[in-house]
Order: sequence, then C-alpha cells, then structure tokens
Amino acid sequence: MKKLPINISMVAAEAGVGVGTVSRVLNGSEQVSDATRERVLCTMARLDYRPLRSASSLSKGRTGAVGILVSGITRPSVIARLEGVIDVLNDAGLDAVVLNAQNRTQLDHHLTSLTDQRRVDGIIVISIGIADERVARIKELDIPLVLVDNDVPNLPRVVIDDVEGGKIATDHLLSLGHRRIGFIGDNSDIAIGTLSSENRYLGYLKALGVAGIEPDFELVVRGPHSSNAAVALGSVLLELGKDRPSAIFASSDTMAAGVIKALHQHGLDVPGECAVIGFDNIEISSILDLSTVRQPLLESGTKGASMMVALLNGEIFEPRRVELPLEVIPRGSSLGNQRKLSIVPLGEVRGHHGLHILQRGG
Amino acid sequence: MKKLPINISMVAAEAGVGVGTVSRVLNGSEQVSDATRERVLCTMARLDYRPLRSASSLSKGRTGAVGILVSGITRPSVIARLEGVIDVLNDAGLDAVVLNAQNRTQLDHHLTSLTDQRRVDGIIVISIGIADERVARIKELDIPLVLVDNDVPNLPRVVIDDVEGGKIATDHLLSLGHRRIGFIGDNSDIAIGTLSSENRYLGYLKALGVAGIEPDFELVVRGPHSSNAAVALGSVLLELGKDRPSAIFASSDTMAAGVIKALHQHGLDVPGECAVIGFDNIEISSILDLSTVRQPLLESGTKGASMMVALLNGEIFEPRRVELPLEVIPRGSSLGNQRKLSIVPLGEVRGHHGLHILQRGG
DNA sequence: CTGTTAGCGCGTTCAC
DNA sequence: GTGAACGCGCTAACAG
Repeated sequence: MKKLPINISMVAAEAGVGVGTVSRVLNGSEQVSDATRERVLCTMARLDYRPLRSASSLSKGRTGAVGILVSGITRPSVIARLEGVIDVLNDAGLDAVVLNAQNRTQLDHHLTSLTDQRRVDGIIVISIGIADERVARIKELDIPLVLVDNDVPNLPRVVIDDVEGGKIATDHLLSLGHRRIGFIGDNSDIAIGTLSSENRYLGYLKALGVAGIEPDFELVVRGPHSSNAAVALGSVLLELGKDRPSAIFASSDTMAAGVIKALHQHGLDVPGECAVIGFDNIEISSILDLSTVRQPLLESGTKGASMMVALLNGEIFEPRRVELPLEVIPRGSSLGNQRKLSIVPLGEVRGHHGLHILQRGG
Repeated sequence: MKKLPINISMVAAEAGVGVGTVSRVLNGSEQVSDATRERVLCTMARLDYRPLRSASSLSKGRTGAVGILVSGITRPSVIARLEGVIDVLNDAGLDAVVLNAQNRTQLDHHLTSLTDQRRVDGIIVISIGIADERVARIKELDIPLVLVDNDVPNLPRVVIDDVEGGKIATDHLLSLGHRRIGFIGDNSDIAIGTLSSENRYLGYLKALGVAGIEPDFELVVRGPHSSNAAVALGSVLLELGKDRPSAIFASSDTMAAGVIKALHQHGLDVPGECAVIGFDNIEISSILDLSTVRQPLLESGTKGASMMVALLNGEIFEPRRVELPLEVIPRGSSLGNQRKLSIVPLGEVRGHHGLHILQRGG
C-alpha cells in the first residue's frame, strides 16, 4: 500500500534539507548552493516527485491560467486568432482555458463563472462585443482584460480598421470599372459579434461616395454569418435581373464562398458576369481563387496574448491599442480567370509546398 | 485601504455561522436549513464574496479542469471535434484547457507538463497518435485518458472505421463506372497524426480488390495535409496524360478541395473528365459541391467528453470503445453537375437557413 | 442541523 | 545559504 502522493516535505526529508530549500529549488531561486540544488533535484527525480499546481496557486495567489472567450469557435477567422493566443500563452507557461459561447446568455454565464470563481488570472475576449457593465465588473475585480478584434476605448486591444478595409475592398472593385456593387453582410447587431461587418459596410458606402456613386440599397443584404446563408443572400441580388450587381463585396470570405456558389448555381461566370471580393483571407480563399482583404489573423492572437502576458507580469507597455495592417489580395474572382494562365511547373510547386517528402506508390 | 480578498471566514463571521456551514452552502449540501442557507447566501452577496477555485482544488484534490491535446488546431475536422468537447465540458462545469502541439517535441512537452504538474483531472487527446510509453505514464499517474479519433486498444475512445470509410468512398466511384481511381493521402506516419489516412488507403485497396481491379501504384500519392499541397499532388496524377485517373479519392475534404483546384487549373471538367470524392464532410464540402464520406465530427467530441465526465465521476460505463457511423454523401463532384438542376426556390432556401431575419437596405 | 478543528501542498518570512 | 514556522482559502471529519 504505497501512499503515492509525494509532497514537498517528503522530498525535503529524503534529501535531508528543509522544505524551504526544496521550494527554492522549485522556483529557481539563486540563493541555493549548487551542491544542495543538485542533491534536491536528484531526490525529486528519484522519488518521481511533481509539485501540485493548485497548492502553488493558492500560495502564490495566481492560477497560472488565462480564460479565452470565443463565440462560434468554428469560424475560420476566430480559430486563426485562437491559435495565436494559445501558442503564446503556452509558451509563457500559462494554461489556455477556452470558453465557447453560442449566445448572449451563455456569454454572460461564462463571464460570471469565470470571474466569480477567480479561476483565471486574466481574460482574453475574441471577436465578441461585451456589454459595458461586464467590462466595469471585470475592472472592478482587477482582472486583466484584453480584447481581440473589438475596438473598445480604454482597454488593451488588437484591432483592424474595418471601415478602411471595407473601403479598399470596394475601391478594388471600382478600379476594375464596376459601378453597381452589391454588399452582403452579417447581422452583427443581432448576434453577439462585433461591429466588423457594419463597419466594413460603412467603408463600402464611403468608397461609393468618393467615387460619386449613389448607393442603391436594393443591393445591400444581410443575414446569418454562414456560407449557406450567403448562398441565399447572393441569390437575392442575382435575381434582380437586369438590375443585378456586376460585382459583390461580401464582408467575410466565408460568406463570399457562398456567393460564389450562388453565382455558379445561377450559371453566371465569375468574374465575367459578376466579380466577387471577400474579407479575411482564410485558407479556402486561395482554393476558391477568391479576391479578398487580408488581415493578420494569427498575429492578432499572438499580439493580444503577448499583451496579456505583459499585463500579468505587471509590465507597462504602449500602445494599449494595436492596429494591424490590411491589404487587398487580388485573385481570379475579380481579376478574371488568370489562374488558367498561372499553372506553375510542377517542380516549382513542389518546392513551394514542401513536397520534397512527396511519396509515390503504396 | 480596503482589504478586498474576502474569504469564507469573513462571510461566516458576518452571517454569524461557522465556516463549515458556509462551505456546505457553497457546495449545495442538503444538510442546511433553508433559513440559514438564505442568510448565508444573502451575506455572500452583500460582501460580494467569491470562492477561490485554487483553494477548493487543493482541498478537494481535484482541479476541475480537463486538458485537451490537439495537433494542428486549424484543421476543420479537429475544430469540429474540439467544439463538441468544449461544450460538454463547460456544461459539466469543467475548464477546458487546450494545448496545441505542432510537432512531436511540443506534444511530449505538453504531455509531461500537464501530467507533471497535475494541472488537470483528465486528458482528452484529439486526432493524435500517442506513444505507448506516454500512455503507460499517464495510466501510472492514474489520470483518466480518453482518445478521440484514435483506436488504441484498452483505452476509452471514440473512433470510426477508417478502412470501411475508404472502402465505401471507393465503392461509390466504382459504382459510377470508374476503373482507374487515384488516391491522395497525407503522410500520417511522418506527422504526429493518427493512421486515418493510411487506413482509408487500405479500404481503397480493399474495394479495388473486391471489384477485381489490380491497383496501379502510379495513381497513389501522399504529401502534407493541406489544400495547397493537394493541388500539387493532384497535378502529379493529372499529368500522367492518357494514364491519368478518371476519378480521385482524397483522404480528406481539405485535400479534395486542392484536387478540385488542380483539376480547374488543368482545365478538366469535374466530374466529366475526373470525378472526386473526399472525406469528413466539413463546411466547405457543400460549397464546393464535393462528394464525401460524412463522419460525425462534433459528436465524436461530445461523446469523448461525456466519457471523460463519466470517468471523473467514477461511473462505470460501457462500451469503452464507441464507433460512429459513416455515410457517403454524393454530390456534384462525382455525380455530375446536377447542382444546376437543384436550384431551390428562394423561399425554401430562406426557410432552411433561417433567413427570416434577412434584412434589406442599409 | 451546525460549529470547531485539522489538514490539503506549497511559498515566504524570519532567524540562525 | 539554510531550516522552521506560519499562512493561503477551503473541505471534510468529528463532536455536539
């Protein structure tokens, strides 16, 4: 009958030292002689000792974990951000506790449960609009809070200029000669997301204004944020007959993908009969040959997590608001089917994609 | 100078009861009179008291957290599983600590760090092959372990029959009259993934065998698991000239998407000149009109997490191995461009996709 | 039903 | 440089 749970005092006893010394070794204190340190380390290994995180947490007053609040974890843009956050946190030795909220009720529930039990040292919120009262509550409890993809003043945050993004996307279509440009967005206000889509819409209007084009609100539709919904939304525009747009700006690549499908279903050539541009530059964009606006998704996560790490270390840092750059990525869905001209010799392609480990046969 | 950290003894004092009673109220014990309970709850609210998770963890000997080990968190199939896991864990009041491993080194690092500090009560591993020694180590430490998408004997796990999946995918192509069928897979053995792709390949061979077709190993290629890599891999098959396959089975939809792009680049009609079928049925599959084999991804996560919850509650459950069903989803990439016939009246589409909240104008 | 007490395992202060 | 003692906030076992 072995009493498995080995604790610090057993190690101390075995090594013939005090618990304080073992603790010092554990936390890498300099005030331990090399000889003693070696002996302690050796004993720890021999006894197969491993410190209990919760005990250390209680003592230190820090959990060593960061809560990550996400809505609709399956959205490619959210995942890219999440990956960045997780990687940085893990590298910093912090646990990434992920909470997925499907609706506002769940969101509130998760937030309160997170703060009320002080399970985490800090909270990172990704692509979610948070009520002011919630923010106040968190500040009151003195829990560090970082926002990714949500531009709330006076809070550490990583953002992009969505208005500008919507403008350069529309400008791209305008520069190709399009005058009737449709907009497809999501119901940001209804869902628990941020105002990204609405801001991109504002950029769309701005670009039209600068170009001296009167916006036709018949060309503006919104719906749920999914490819399938976008298929139907796209159809709405395409069934306008003679009045249908010659180009469409979808506020995300996910929805742009649906638009392209709708175009195919209607037997329309892309971009011959209708050009398309999306937003985000996720993986499927290059597969679909979809023009888009690139935003540094992964980096938004790493930046945000870095801020959190700095906050937890009590470091002062500036700026507290980081804005990431945007860039139009022109592809076939707006430029034309140049992809057919762009077939790269296989050798080159292999090199690009690391196909040196290409295998043949079975 | 307010001493914010309110603890259980302050609440007890304020409420005029003992700490034990407060603790009982906290843990929902039945052995408290309604009157007392009410008074305590009221005091807790008044003092804005919130229990410290780490203290409770130390006392109870349970962290209330479950570690989730993932590789390549951006893969759509992984995310769908992850979502299921997180939802169930959160519902059970457990923290989902997500670890993302890019390679075997990181994987080992994460595993040891998880177990060595006993940060979690249990570990769920998603779509990753684990070394026997690691498994032994975890069992030794008596930490519950559940595998999702990895069929290791004697361990609680949620799996599918990949061999059968590869077979029915290939059978589908055979039933359409194809005789020269290519296979595109990933380097399962080299990466840290499971043997899914290889098993699907075995199913492919099996189907060919049953059909009396001699496999042509020139039609079998493998490479990294990404759409871009699959474009190049697809090109390898397509550039066989007269000998190119009339159909291709890609071991995942992600790779199948690349194959379709390769076909477009080569100016080949899908499925007229080459049919395609993938595996997984992720979101982009329906957008690409890609035939595929559906596996219940979300459910694999919820099932796995449920098993973990049961394990943590000390419940005995059977079976310890859950196999989820597979199903061929035939679409345009193999059946032909029936999508042009399948344009659904807008009204119906709206109904299907919840477009009742469709908005117009801006 | 309720109050009291003894740990849970580790960090940190204080003397030596 | 090192050991001993105390405290972190809570739970559980016991006594009443």
